[in-house]
Parts: sequence; structure tokens; C-alpha cells
Amino acid sequence: MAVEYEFPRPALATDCVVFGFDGSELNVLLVKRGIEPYINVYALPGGFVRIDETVDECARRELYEETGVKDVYMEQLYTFGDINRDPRGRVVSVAYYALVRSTDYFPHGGTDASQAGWFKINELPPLAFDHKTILETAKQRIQNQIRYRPIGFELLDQKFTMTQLQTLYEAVLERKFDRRNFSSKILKTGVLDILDEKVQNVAYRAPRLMSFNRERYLQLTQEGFNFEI
Amino acid sequence: MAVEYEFPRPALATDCVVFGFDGSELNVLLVKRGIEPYINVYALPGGFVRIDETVDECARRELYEETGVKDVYMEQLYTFGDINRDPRGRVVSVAYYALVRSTDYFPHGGTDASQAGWFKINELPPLAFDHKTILETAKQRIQNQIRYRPIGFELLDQKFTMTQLQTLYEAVLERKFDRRNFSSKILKTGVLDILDEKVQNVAYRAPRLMSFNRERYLQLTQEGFNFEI
DNA sequence: ATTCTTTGCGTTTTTGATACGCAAAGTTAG
DNA sequence: CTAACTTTGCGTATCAAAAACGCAAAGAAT
Repeated sequence: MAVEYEFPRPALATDCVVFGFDGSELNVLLVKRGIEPYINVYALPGGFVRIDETVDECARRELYEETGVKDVYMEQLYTFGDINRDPRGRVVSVAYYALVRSTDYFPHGGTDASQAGWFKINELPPLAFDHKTILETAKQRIQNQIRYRPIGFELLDQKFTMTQLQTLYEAVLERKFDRRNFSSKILKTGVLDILDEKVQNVAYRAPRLMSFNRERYLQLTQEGFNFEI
Repeated sequence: MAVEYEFPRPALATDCVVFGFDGSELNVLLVKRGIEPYINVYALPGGFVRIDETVDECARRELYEETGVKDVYMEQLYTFGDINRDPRGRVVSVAYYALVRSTDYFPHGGTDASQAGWFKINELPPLAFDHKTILETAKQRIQNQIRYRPIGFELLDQKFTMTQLQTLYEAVLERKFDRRNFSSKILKTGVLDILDEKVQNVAYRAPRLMSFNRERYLQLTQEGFNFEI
């Protein structure tokens, strides 16, 4: 397996910031490292790029291998290329972020066996390498993206209430919206289908469910429509 | 100089999309390749990352070595990691974009000796590798950035007229603005100093010159101000 | 002196953002 | 069963910004 090159090369890795939403707060998926360096310290899921896979494929593979998360929304974030970001030597890392329905994967708090778990975005443990920096970059990116593109729906169940959607936006953007203005603004875009279905077993008045209409969204964007909250 | 690794590694390179403005159109700086593959085909300036430099440093160094451009505004764009993007083998490239005052460097059209030259963004020659994709990504990025951050000033002389600034915005965003609304909107932000100086030797009424006040911009952004055109 | 183009400063109109009123739905408490 | 209470759903009023446009002064060209 050993290989020889004419000139030294940095190693190339990927790391992934996985965001989840538990209904009230934004969470991040972290794995506890089992080997040195930073043994027993939490880190972003990630690993080295293989020679026969694209960088995107590497990010998906590592995420699946380390956390079981697959088939999720994923986007490249930024490449971190400082010289001393990894004590093992020169490692350049292409960072990604992913959005998942957190209830699909782990119970909140994580199973200790898997060494992976959800952490509230504002209550993070110490992190290995420069992963704190990566995470802050990812948080800024998702705050930007959610205002201009309908990525928020990746974090919710297919059917959701308007209040759930608003709570998500408030958690990501860390600010409050007026309930009535938020609702009419979102509905005005026309990308939501209002379903003939209401939430069951709920205190007080039951809200109706809605779903994101992806076809309608794509159609509208092609016509020069701009999703902006 | 030869080195051995336990596992094969992709080579890591940088490429840079250099934007310039000639007063009426947006231009891109390209270099003609002198070696195979793609000999005599135009490409973005770039090259391989050395083991003792950061990825950012590599982008600046390669840009200077191949075009003489240095000390300019530069930002990371995206990392291109497909398997077959380079016929020499596995090469992952971190792309950057830079903004320069194009008159500072080459006469428009380029000097043939240097094998580097400016091309209008909408009249590009065939490009090597996946550089067309990189360039399109860069164009989208600059169109986004110029609306929210005052990067346009990097493309103009220190002193400029309001019409020059508007022409730049129209060239980048490929749309027209109303002269009076554009002017008042920019002036209202407060980041421009109006100088006691007018353009000389000009037909018809001479416009006043202005300059970007970076200190004022930084002060305003710290106070939670948002530059948006 | 007159014509002509650009500049500079304004107003009007339209659109969108924000604030908030209120009644109906539907559960909980007495 | 009735009253109280919370959430929902739909509406309007107010305010701020965007877009459209009017007009005269500057100043070179004729």
C-alpha cells in the first residue's frame, strides 16, 4: 500500500458539522475520539480522503461510518489549510455541513456505545483540533443560508406545523419573529402545501400540518423567484 | 526530495480567479499554459501546495509567480475534488478569487511575453481542466458578495466617481440601476467620503470624486450596520 | 449666446416590513 | 355544563424602504 511521491504532499481529510433540530434547539452531532491525538475528546466526524473517491464522497462515507447518518442534505463549507492544525503533521481538511432530522438518528444525548451524541449548539464540550473554528464557521453559514434558501425543511419532519417551523428559524437565527407576520410571509412564497390534517393529542387548539413543496419551489426559482425570510 | 507515505494521497493545488475592472466591463486574468497537459490553452493561475505553506499562502504565491499580482484582496471560493478533473492524476484544488484594479497590472489585452492577459468575463477562451466551472462559481460568488459587502471598492482606484461605481455594480450584477437611487442609497450608508476634488479634462459637467472610508465602514459594522445594495 | 449631456438634489408612488387587534378552535378547570 | 384559558388563523394599521421620476445647475461643445 505504501506509495512514493516526488514532492511531499499534505494529507487531505474531510470533517462534517451535522446540525439537528429537536423541536426547540439546534444541535450538533459529535463523536468521542478513541485514539490519539485528542483521545476521549469530542470531534467532528471525518477522516482522510481515499485516492479513489471524490472529496464529497469521502465526507458522506466518513459520516456514515462514524455516526450511521446517511442520505442527508450536505454542502461544502470551507477548507482549512493552516500548517499546524493537526499535531500528527500536515493535514488539510475540507469541511462540510449536513442537516438532518435529529430524531431520525439518535435519542437526544446520544448512546454511549456509539460514542456519538447530540450537543446543544450553545453547550458544546471542548473540541479536538480546530473543530471549534469549523463549527463557528458552519453556524454562520447556516444562519446565512436559512434566510435565502429553504434548507430549514431538511431539519423538520415532512409534515410540520407553522409554529414548529418558526421555532426552528428562531433557534437558528437566535431571534424572535412575530407569529402572524412569519406565517403570512412564508405562506405568501407559495412553497408550502397546507394539508387537510391536524396534529393529534395536543393541548388547546390543534394546528394544521403543512409540507414543503419541492417541485413548486424549483419551478418558482426557475422563474426568478427568491426565497427570502 | 522524494517521500514515501503509507497510503496514497491526492495532490493538493490552488487556483485563483482574478477579477479586474477596466471602467466598463468585468475582466478575468488568465495565463496560457506552457506545458502539457493543455499546452497553449488558457488556465487560471495556480499550482501545488508546498508542505511548508498554508493553502492561503500557496494561492498568493502562485498568483504572484505566474502573473506578478500581489497584495490584493483574496478570498477562498470552493474546493474542487472530483477524481478526474486533472489528466495527470488525482489533484484536488482549492479555488480562490481575487479582486484587483486591472489598470495596476496589465494593459487590457495582456502582454504576450508574459503569457498572461485580461479577458472579458463574457468572451472567454476555452479553458484547461475544470476551470470553466471554477470561473462560473467565482462569478456567482462575487455577484452575491458585492451586494452585501463593500468589495467593489477593491476593483476601483482609490478616488472614483459615483458613475464609475455604478458602472462597476452594473457590470458585476448584469443589470441596470437608476442613477439617482443608486447614488442616494450608497451615500446614505455613510461609508463614502465626498472629496473636494473634481475629475479633470472631461466632457460636460465634471463629477466630484469620492473615496471609500474603511475605518468608518469597520466602525459601522461593529455597531451592527449592514452594507447592502 | 445657445445647445446639449451629465450631474446633483429633490419628490411622489409603490412595495414590503413591522406591529398589533380580535375572534374562533378546542382543551382545561371549576 | 359552563367559564376560563391558550393557541391558532386571519385580518388591518402603521411605518420604512425601494422604485420611479422631475427638474435645474454645471460646464463643455457648437
